[in-house]
Amino acid sequence: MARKPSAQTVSREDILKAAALVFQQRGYHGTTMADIAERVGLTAGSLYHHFDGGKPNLLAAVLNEGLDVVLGKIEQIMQEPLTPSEMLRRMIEAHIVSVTENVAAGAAMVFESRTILELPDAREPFIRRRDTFERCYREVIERGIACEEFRAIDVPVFTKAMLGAHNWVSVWYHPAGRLDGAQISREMADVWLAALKRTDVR
Amino acid sequence: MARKPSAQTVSREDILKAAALVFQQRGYHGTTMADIAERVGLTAGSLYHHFDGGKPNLLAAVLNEGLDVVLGKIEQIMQEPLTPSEMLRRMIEAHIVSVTENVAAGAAMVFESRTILELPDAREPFIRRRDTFERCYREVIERGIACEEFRAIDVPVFTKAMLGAHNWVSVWYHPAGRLDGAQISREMADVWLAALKRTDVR
DNA sequence: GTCTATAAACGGATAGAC
DNA sequence: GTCTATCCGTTTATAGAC
Repeated sequence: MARKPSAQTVSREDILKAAALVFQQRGYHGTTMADIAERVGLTAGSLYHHFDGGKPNLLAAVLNEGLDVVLGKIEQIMQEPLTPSEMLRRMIEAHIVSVTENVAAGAAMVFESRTILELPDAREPFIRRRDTFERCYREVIERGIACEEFRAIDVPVFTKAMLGAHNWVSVWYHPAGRLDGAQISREMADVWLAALKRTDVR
Repeated sequence: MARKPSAQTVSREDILKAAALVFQQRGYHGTTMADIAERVGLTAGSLYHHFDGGKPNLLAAVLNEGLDVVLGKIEQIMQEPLTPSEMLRRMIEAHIVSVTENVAAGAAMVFESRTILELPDAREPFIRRRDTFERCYREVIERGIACEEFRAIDVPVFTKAMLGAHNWVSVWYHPAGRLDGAQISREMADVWLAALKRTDVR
């Protein structure tokens, strides 16, 4: 399963991983094609042989394919027969574990979403994914309120609070830290579910 | 009180406001000195006459002086005789209202903290402020747990969750939106305090 | 105090040798 | 498939005219 550090051929995934990592460290505009190429053992010129569309396309691929991974998990969870509490907990875990498993892509999501919104061709596909993602969170909260499992908090603010807290994990998470992704997701889920708990029931 | 749109002289504050705004829109590396100069009605060359240290110093000033505003409020609140719940609520309000009153500086805090950490001269002073800020939040939570006003949640994770959610406000807040800063801070504070509420007391 | 001109460096992308 | 060389536009920062 383990591959040689220096494989003969550079795969698309190698390039996206390298791009995400350098975007995380220096930001999109602070990153040069030479930085990314170096990470996969190439020069800038050679990189264009393996990936079309240049730097803008590289950012779009990192963000969209990163979002698709989380979206796939979340849309599946939403079709399972779960209570809103259970469903929310599973979604939070899927989200945060995805972030901690691929911190570079998560950080790019946080720091470069603004950048991709200014790239005309990449803008719309990204917005579609991002809005779908937020809508999933929002819908679970609304279901929970509707069936009176959750308190009637302000749904938009609560959803943004969750998104902010979860996205921020990619900023402070370190693989060698005290907690892993699953543990962090449990702590976070406990917080949100405690905040959503009804107190007016006898 | 209202000043002419085009004052004869450009103040330091005018420049910092302009820089924060353009950093928010295009990011530090995506911003040119000409962008900032244009916003205050100058050319790039003229800007250097009013502000020393170039673009790196401009970023440091925006972030540090923005943080100092919030830090000033928060350190004052921490010296008042308040219960942890009241103190936390006041801190959240100070933080979020500061963000909504100066969204550009808030967004720069979110998006460019990574950038400033790579500028050797600006790094340490910024880290000091940022850590002080986080320590204030942490300390209030710890006090509340110690006096058994709050549940014993995981303090580091809870603190990071709050920071993420509050910082993220600068990303989604719009002045023309449904809620103003004070209202958002109330909703947020309600969420955190509900999550911190003890349930084991009879 | 503001401008224009310009120096010097850098970055994205391509062409063509090997 | 990878490299080097290069084109061309852009950017920071400075110098000097007005």
